[in-house]
Amino acid sequence: VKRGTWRTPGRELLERDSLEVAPWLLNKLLVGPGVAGRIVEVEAYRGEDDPASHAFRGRRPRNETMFGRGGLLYVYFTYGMHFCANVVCGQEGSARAVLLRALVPEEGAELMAQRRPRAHRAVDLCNGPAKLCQAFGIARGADGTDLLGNASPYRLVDDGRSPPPRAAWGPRIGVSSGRELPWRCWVPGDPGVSGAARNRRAGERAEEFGGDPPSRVDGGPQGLLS
DNA sequence: CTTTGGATCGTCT
DNA sequence: GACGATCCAAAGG
Repeated sequence: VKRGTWRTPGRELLERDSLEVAPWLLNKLLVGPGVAGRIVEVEAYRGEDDPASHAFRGRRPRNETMFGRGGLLYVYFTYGMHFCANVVCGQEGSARAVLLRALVPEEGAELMAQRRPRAHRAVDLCNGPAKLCQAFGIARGADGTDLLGNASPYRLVDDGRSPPPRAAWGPRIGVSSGRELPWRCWVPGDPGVSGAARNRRAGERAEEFGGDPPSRVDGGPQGLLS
């Protein structure tokens, strides 16, 4: 990874719907202090229209960052012990976000391993939404960080590698509502995708969708609540 | 290989 | 009082 070739994406690219931003994020880099990783699996959440989104029941202290401008990092605490990170997108107030589910370490694997002593293989350092936060040291304090700010501790950068020409699509992992929506996408065949995405149930459901992208990106709430 | 249960606490009902 | 956009180790086939 050559820092000289890193570029910060324009804000307008993040001010689009999460279903457009999600596949665009694939193969971009998340950079933190002493660490960097390539994004290989994400999930789109669509704000107040999406029953699985933290924003479904409106604006609250916890999800405040989701309602902010595109390019912010939304960090939330869950299961009493884990943090997960989203890239906020869309227009301010739309509460669109993309959950980062898996990265492939590109820099600082030693530091990541120090933070994740349980990981015995390199691929286990960042192949899960809470794992990658551990590896990057992302916690409460990182919530609201502007990923497009030059001085930010956590940044989103483009090193020139394009997203895959055809992303793979399937159902989101671990949600209880909106299971039928194929809003998770990943780099096809990448060994870095999350463990949960590899289990049989998730695989079978992905088959049902044929790995195709959602047919409608700009549709309204109709169809989402079936 | 797959399945199960424990950890642990903020948020919402 | 229930339940998470999870992870891990242990137990079962």
